[in-house]
Amino acid sequence: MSPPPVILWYRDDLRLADHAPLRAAVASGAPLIPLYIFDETTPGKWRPGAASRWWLHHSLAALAADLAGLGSRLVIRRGDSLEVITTLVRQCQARGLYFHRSHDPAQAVLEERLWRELGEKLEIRRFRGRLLQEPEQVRTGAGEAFRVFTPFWKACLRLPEPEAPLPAPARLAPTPSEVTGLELDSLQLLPRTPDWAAGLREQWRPGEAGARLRLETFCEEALTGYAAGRDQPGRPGTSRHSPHLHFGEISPRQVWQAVRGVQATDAATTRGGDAYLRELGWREFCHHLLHQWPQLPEQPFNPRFADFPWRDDGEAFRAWTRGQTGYPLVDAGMRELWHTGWMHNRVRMVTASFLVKHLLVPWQQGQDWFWDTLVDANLANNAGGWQWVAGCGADAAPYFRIFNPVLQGQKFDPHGDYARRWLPELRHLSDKDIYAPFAANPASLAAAGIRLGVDYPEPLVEHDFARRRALGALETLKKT
DNA sequence: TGAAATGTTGGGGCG
DNA sequence: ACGCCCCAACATTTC
Repeated sequence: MSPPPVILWYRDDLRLADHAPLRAAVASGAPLIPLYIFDETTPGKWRPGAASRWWLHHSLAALAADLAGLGSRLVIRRGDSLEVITTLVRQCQARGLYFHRSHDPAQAVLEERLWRELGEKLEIRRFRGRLLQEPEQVRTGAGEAFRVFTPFWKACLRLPEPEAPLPAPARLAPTPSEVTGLELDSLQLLPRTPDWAAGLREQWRPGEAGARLRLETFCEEALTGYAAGRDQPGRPGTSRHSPHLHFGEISPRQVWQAVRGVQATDAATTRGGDAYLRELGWREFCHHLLHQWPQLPEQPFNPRFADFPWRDDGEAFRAWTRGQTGYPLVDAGMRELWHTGWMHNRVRMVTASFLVKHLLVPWQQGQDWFWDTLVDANLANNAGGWQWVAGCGADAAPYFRIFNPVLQGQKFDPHGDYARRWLPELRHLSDKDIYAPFAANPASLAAAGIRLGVDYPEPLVEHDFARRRALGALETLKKT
């Protein structure tokens, strides 16, 4: 029997570098058991969706290979997290359990139960590392949580800069051979019949190495033009860090340092870097919000919206999910999502706005769809984003800000590159018509080979009508 | 991290 | 030459 080991409990922090629990486990000198629990008993409906499961499979495979390269071994088990940990602690006589703090409310409850039930038996150590700042550190003058983003972010920037990331360990103590785990394949995370993941494989490289490569490329190529480039869905101007950050293949602290490192280059890079770090700020804001208000994915943050007159329209919702609304920017976005597991942020706002305001479908339905189809699906960001769009969130877009999907397309993709990539049936339309095929004259449509209602749908609703209807729905809230 | 409606201004065509 | 009108361009307000 080997000496008592330390269990390193992996959740959404699937990396070796900048990993405080891992560093501490190495420093302890004890045998190491890196553990991942596939827990489908998590309360609530928020288990990984189909796209997330695909990513998780590959991220775990990458982590297992990286650990093996350092002489360790990833142990995979499945079931209720508390039971699995309790069983493993008993089996291997563990002396310690180390992990990163999670801000997901259900996980936070689980962490408290661990202390209560196992705290006497072994050393439980919880580390910071999922966020740049902990919720307790960012408070208003009155000691409250911020409800508005800009003062929140200013307060974050006044705090001491995040410390330098920790290096990855060079070698790990071997995992006791008597500790057994499941084969990754037995979790059945990958889609089978049909295998719809071809577009995902083409687009992504899950795992820590892929994450680091993405960060380096982004800092070298896109940061300088980020302030404007991030808004153009037809160009590769965004970081695409979201799934890597969600699974913790890279830490926000590593991102912070990489951006700060190149910012001094010139004024444009400084500006782009600030704009990008601000996006990290929204991630922080959403996580803090969810941590302090666990109902965020279920209930409107602004209680006035409890009585909002949503419509029950399964047919419209289905058309939206399939990219068949008749508005090219909306449809291109929904098809990009379906094909790649990701959608450009500008287009997320427009598609979400269309569902909630043009169709008056409850934001929770859109949230569910994104949850299932996004590789970066994240409880805090997804809920925060949808509530922001719906107008019922913290620091939300005022309800009466209604995106015009035609103007948004013309403004942010003036040459129609994005539309043509995802809507090949429209590719012969002119730049002028491509975001409003329903307004094109019959000769132009015929010349482009398009029969409206046959090759491409008629608009699901007319914009001006939908806009007035949404504003009318807002009126009903004022009266209550 | 809007858009539409409404208001204002100023240049140029033209009687 | 002058004033009127038109309207594009821009600014402000409203939803």
